Amino acid sequence: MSDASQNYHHGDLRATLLRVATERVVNEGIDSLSLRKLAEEAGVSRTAPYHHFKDKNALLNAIAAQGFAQWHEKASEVFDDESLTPHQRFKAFFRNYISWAADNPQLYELMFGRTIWQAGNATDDLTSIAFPSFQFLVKITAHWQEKGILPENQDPLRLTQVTWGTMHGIARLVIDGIYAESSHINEMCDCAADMFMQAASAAHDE
Amino acid sequence: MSDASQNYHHGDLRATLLRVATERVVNEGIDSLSLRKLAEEAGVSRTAPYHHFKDKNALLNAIAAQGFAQWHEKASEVFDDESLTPHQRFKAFFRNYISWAADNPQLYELMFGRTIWQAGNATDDLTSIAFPSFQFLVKITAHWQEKGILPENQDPLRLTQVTWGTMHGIARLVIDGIYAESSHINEMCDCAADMFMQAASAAHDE
DNA sequence: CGGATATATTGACACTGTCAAGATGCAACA
DNA sequence: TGTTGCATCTTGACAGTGTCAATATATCCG
Repeated sequence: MSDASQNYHHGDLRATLLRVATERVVNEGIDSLSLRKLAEEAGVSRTAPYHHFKDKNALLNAIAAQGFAQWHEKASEVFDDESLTPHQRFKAFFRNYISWAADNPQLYELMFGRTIWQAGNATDDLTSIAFPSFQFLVKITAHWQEKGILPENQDPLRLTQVTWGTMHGIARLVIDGIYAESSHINEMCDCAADMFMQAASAAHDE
Repeated sequence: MSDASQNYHHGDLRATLLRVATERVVNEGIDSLSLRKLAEEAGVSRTAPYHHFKDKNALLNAIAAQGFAQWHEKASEVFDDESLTPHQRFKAFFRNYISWAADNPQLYELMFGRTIWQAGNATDDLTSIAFPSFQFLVKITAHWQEKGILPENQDPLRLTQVTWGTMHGIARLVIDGIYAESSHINEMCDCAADMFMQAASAAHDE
């Protein structure tokens, strides 16, 4: 209820930290995030953040959680775009996935990288928002199978792992600059999307 | 020429460091590698490693370079296995890629992750061994296109980015434990491989 | 033998995340 | 209106990190 600007009690520190930390990660990368610098930027002492986040890992999880919310919204939007035919929508979804990753490389790295998922660093808060995102991918894969855009003779989960794996892999090659340039995103996406759709038609003809 | 055990001059420090560091990375992960602990393990002082590696990044690059040599050899072996039909070989290559990654998760992470490739951390020594590995992937992709196992109506480089991206993505999902279990590796690989081969047959029939 | 050179050492610096103890302000309850 | 309790914030401290500079020692070559 206080004005909360330069008082002893900041008043809105948690939100401020999350905002500044996200900016930092997005602009400079995960490794550039220092809790001490962050506290300084927010105008509080070194250990103040610990009253709002258990440790650095918890803060990173919170940033990632925000990212998943944002990602899920954008992906749903593309999936629901009724101005496109199903086939167009599939291609658009593919392109959007890679483009989003390329536009938010550091955030993508955090959300889908080892920092969080390896060694059980994922918070309950994060999994409760990330898992629905993953299940969303399974749902839309099954939907495209019904529409005949993806092969119907495959287990939806398995197929999701393959289609999503493809998107994920291309995204990472692009982001990390490993033998793939961001200027070729559209070609790569279309090549991959065509592949899946061709496979679907082949399976259908049998 | 000296016996080199507990003398002032270690005698074989570079090789020892590389060996111990690789063990450490493979067993405990990239982040667990500390130059100071490493020096201690090797029985030398903190800064001794700096006479053999410019900095920590150079050491990581050297470890990755070894990994690429190892990887390239194994991949070539599978690709050259004449006891298998071309189709079987394609599937085997796919399975081997993911299995190798799953068996050497930390090394794979180092070789194909942001630590090295992001922000231009890659050494000349590393690129000189990694690039041929990448080009090897393009070569075999083109080969499979000729054999009709992969669609012929695609640019080899683009198609490589897609097939390799698929392997890479699945490998990362498995390694990082993101909605994919290592016990399902074979199913995922076969699902993916079938997809590509079906697409090839569809493109051929047109 | 003697000097250059490669190699190893100690000291120091600026960072990092995080814990423990104490200070401060607010809010609710007597 | 106190006073007590709790959330919040602070300073102090510790162990750890990568890396530079200056110094010492061993080895090799002329």
